[in-house]
Amino acid sequence: MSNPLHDQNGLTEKEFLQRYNPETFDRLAVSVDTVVFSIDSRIQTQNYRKLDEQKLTVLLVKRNEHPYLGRWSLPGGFVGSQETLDQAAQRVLHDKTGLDNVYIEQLYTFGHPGRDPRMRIISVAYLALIDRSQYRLMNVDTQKITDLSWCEIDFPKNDPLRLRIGDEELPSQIAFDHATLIREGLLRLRNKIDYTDIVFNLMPEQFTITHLQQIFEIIGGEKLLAPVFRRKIACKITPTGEYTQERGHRPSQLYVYRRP
Amino acid sequence: MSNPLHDQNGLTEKEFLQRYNPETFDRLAVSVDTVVFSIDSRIQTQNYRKLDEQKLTVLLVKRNEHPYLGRWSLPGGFVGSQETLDQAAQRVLHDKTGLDNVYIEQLYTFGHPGRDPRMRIISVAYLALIDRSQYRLMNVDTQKITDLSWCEIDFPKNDPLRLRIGDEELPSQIAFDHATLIREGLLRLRNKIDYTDIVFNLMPEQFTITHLQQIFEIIGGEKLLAPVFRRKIACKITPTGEYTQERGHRPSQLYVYRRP
DNA sequence: CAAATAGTGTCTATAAGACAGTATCGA
DNA sequence: TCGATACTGTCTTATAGACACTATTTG
Repeated sequence: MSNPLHDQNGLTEKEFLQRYNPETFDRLAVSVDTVVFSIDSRIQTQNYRKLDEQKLTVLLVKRNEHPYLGRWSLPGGFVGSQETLDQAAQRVLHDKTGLDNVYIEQLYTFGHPGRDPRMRIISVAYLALIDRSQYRLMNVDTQKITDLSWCEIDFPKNDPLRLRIGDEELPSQIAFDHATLIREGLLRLRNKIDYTDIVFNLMPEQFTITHLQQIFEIIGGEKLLAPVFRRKIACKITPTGEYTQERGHRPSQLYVYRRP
Repeated sequence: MSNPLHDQNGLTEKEFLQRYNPETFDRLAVSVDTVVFSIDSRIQTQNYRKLDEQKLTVLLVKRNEHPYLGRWSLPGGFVGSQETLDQAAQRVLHDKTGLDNVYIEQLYTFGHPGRDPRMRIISVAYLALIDRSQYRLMNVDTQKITDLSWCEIDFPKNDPLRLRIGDEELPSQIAFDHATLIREGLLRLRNKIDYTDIVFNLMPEQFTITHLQQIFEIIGGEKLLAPVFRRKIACKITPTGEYTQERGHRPSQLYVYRRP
């Protein structure tokens, strides 16, 4: 790609690049921050009956340095000079959470001046979806898991987003503009769930149709009719012939995702 | 947002920020590059008949400096330290093309190392849609219009993208990874045309349904059935009662976009 | 048996696809 | 009249919504 043409200063491309000084532009930093969603499938026993409640959750990291020391943030870090943005997202995610080789896609780039008090930081946000049961969390940097937490999400259609860790409501406790990133990630997920297969990145290997429908309902923020849902999803899944062993009602068949 | 907590070095947030040195990270630059689409409505006279052919086009700038001196590129430039990314896109677009106050949306961020030979440059790509008849182009930096050109696009569904200026096929003549940016812009436009109203940013104030359908066909890359198209578009447009004055066939009614 | 959840059948309402037909201009 | 494009009517087909119904388990 060497260009022998001479520019207005009489330089060829090679000469131009040798004299190019990167310090002539304003100092900026670029970071990647990842919105990691997973499903919390908690099974409770109540009055001799199993009750399983699905929750959509996002992975947060307690900041152990300024700014926003002690607040919850998305796992993020700076982009290295020799890696692609996708690689940076995967590396940073591994360093902060121990997650490896997960589904990611680029979400949006946030660059409002003042979004970080240190300096101008442009953040390329990523969306990640995992089946939580396949991973064990660990902040590789600090060797602690105590500063990682799954934050529960409520996002009914036409209602504002609510975030909660345990009993604590925490939109106001979230560092930087990360609450906005979470919201954008949810909207992307809600939008793409109907015309892509990304939802299966959240699912275990085997699942029931009812379980899958509940996840569509949580992400879509509205109830669905079972027969309609079953018709639409049928072409994407394969029955295994195995059944759950619930108690007190008809067992439900387990399915696996059928890759197109 | 001042945090009185002390970190592992015993510093409060204020103290930490005062000592923060931005030079500790690798040097990166952030640019914005905008894919500007418009419709070329060329009216030709042939055998005493009017023939109007619609073309989808993208705005290119001939580079007058290294690297890629003399090649075609998207209008782009570096992000200033005190502006948002959207503001940077609008400012750079104005400086390079004279366009002002146009519809833009963020497209995708490209950051492959080596995509620019000068240094590591992260490019936030934008998509812009304009009604070309409302603007006059001018490279404000150079005061020349000769280094601006509308490049014709052919992108049939399931076929590769083709770009042409006059008789010259030019994917190989395009600077940086800008051919990829154009392709992503087209895919975004093709995707959003069916569930948003962004196409009307490409339209003049008044237009016929046939004209609008042709633009859907160019962007979608496939022919549509007129009755189906008319049914679907009816709720988005209002008839004006005025008619075109074509010759040799029934005049067609002019419509305007009805904002929701 | 009842209670609970899994799963199906089917009618209806709505929208998409296809194509024939009518409308209105100039030559 | 014809040729051309604008526009409409309507039949057929596909899909979404609604809801009643059957199936299989435990207590």
